[in-house]
Amino acid sequence: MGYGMREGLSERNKKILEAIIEDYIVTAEPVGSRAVTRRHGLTLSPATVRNVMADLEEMGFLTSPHTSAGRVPTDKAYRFYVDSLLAVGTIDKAERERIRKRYSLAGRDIGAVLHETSKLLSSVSHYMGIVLAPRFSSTIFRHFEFVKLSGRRILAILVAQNGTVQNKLIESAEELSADDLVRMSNYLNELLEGLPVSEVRAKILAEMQNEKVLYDALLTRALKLSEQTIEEGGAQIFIEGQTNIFEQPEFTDVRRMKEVFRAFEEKSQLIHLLDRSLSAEGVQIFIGAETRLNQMEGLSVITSPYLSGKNTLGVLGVIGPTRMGYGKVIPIVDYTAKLVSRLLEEE
Amino acid sequence: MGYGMREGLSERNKKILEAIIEDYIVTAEPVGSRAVTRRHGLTLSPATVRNVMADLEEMGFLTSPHTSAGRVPTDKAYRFYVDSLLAVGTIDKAERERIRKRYSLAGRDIGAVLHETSKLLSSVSHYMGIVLAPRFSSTIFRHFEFVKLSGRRILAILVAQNGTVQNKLIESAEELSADDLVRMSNYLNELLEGLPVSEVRAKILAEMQNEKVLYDALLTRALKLSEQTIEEGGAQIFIEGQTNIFEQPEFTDVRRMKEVFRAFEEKSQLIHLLDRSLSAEGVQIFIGAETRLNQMEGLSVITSPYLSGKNTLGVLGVIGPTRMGYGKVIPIVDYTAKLVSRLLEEE
DNA sequence: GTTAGCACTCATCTTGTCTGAGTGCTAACG
DNA sequence: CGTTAGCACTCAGACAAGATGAGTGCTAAC
Repeated sequence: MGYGMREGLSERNKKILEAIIEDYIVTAEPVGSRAVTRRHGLTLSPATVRNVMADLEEMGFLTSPHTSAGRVPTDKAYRFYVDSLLAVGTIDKAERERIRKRYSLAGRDIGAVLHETSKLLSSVSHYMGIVLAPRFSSTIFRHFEFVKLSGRRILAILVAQNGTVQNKLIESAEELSADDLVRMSNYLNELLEGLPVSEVRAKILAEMQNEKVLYDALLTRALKLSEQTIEEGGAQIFIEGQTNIFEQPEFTDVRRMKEVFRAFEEKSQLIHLLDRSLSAEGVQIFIGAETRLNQMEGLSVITSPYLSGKNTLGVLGVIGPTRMGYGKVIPIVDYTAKLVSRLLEEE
Repeated sequence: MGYGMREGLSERNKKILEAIIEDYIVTAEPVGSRAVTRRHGLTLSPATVRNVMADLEEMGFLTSPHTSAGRVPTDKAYRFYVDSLLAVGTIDKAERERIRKRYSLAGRDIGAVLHETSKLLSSVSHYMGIVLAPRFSSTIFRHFEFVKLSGRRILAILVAQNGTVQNKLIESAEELSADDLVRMSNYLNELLEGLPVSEVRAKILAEMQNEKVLYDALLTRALKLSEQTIEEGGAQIFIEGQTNIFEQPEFTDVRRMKEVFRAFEEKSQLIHLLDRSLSAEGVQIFIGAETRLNQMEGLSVITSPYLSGKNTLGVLGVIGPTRMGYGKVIPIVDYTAKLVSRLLEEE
């Protein structure tokens, strides 16, 4: 028996485990010893396979839902599969073309691109597509503008280098003329030119201490207003293709379905998860419990950050059942991330 | 028998129909003749009620899922109920207070207000909350701004009177200096001052024919760019509380659930429905098939437009099962619409 | 017109049986 | 000694047969 080797399995055991996982991925049914020999061209008898399966169960790679059902891979099995067994395919040309085409339509607007991306990820993978939009603070300051709407109501608009816009309605303490507003904008634009947005707030606070400014009421006001504007908005996230999850047989049960949906309605946890892979490099995979979200039981997340030049902007990916076609999805996510990065590069 | 009166039912029949509907609204179970007498203090025997029920079924107000089940109200019954039987309650003070409080938190930003509104409608009604954001074209032009991002990439920002912002990335044919951009903005702002956004495009096209402008390359360019910016974006819609629908017993079935969700993933139809009630005055109710969307079978929509001054801006409402607490939901929608209108009034 | 009574219907629940896929163990085999 | 055939065993799921009971429509009496 494979007990000699603490770590790692014998070649044969790997083959069998792989066969089981791949069978399960396509059938979604517990796979029995017979099925393994039949469908995967192994020259072993079911009895032998059964012995191996018992071992694999012992080691935590398989479980059986009940005595007379076949075995089902555990999270641990998928992890092993992804790490050691899976030959990540390359995305085929037709598919690649299909993805590329989708982008020619969407304008160059970053929001549109990201939204389209999540739809695309969903439709190409047949699972759910997710895109975490860049944090505003991760961009470079470009332009400040105050627009007077009426009386003391002012709309402050903050534009970042990458074309993202953040705006906020503020009520100023007293009425300001259009001229004042222009001067305020000019002043701020000069002051903040080229600064990372994350540092803008600090700069403003520092400037407030500046003596010269203290004597100029208008500038002080400008700083105050701008400070109100800069405010970390909650990260934006695009989720598309939720209904695809319904097609998965393991979520046919109403209770499970509810759970999953509840999880996605409360987006903050999901955002937190994506945040974790923001700093990673390349494709990351979270299998079932690895997401550390318990409503995500039975679901895996495949993500990749996308960047512009050297700056990581956000994360995109696919959420599907743990029983997912990793071999196909991984290259899709990878390719899409690179494509998006390329699209946003020039900015 | 009530056959003498072609239109309208006898007082007694109305009472019975009402009892059935109200019973069904709370139990979600087909209601039988016995239940009607027992639970609704009618001094009639079940046998009599049965006769009446048979008549009501004949008239299309009731159906029975099968011979030995009770009766279930049809869309027609709900329609009658809403039109003739229902005493629309007033929203109670505590609830009103609860709603009001929610708004004190959300800033004054129109987007935030609307998003919060849909959440609120969902949580107060226990069904789904929907809000159709104002069409950009329904607002008044306020300000145009071009921000140069890099090289020929320009971000055009269009601000409306109500603080809504629409922006678009455009690639200009040749590089423009920051100065040029400022002059272009100024020119457009003067030109378009106070115009309804819906007329902006026409104005721009007209101006393009203007001789004076034809000789000024910069102005021509400005018009071209601005024209690219004005583009009816798809209406924005906020939907919240989708999982509430899952709690409804009649949607416990997986097939139904899928259907409903599919309907909401494709938002365009829903938008179309809401558009229809945009021009209506006050609360509107669409019951089941009246929505003219077949995926909406078994669902009702209660809407009310919200306005600013005299201008209808958008629509908000609640989607729930036809078997919904109309008496409670109607005043909620009504009150919320008025409240939102008030909040947006000053703009 | 109303009601009691009654035969009837039919979804749903319960129970029991059967089937078949799949297992673990043991003993024989190469 | 690893591999395999054989066999008894388990158990979910399908199916059929009652039993239950909620509810009906009809008829005849009040």
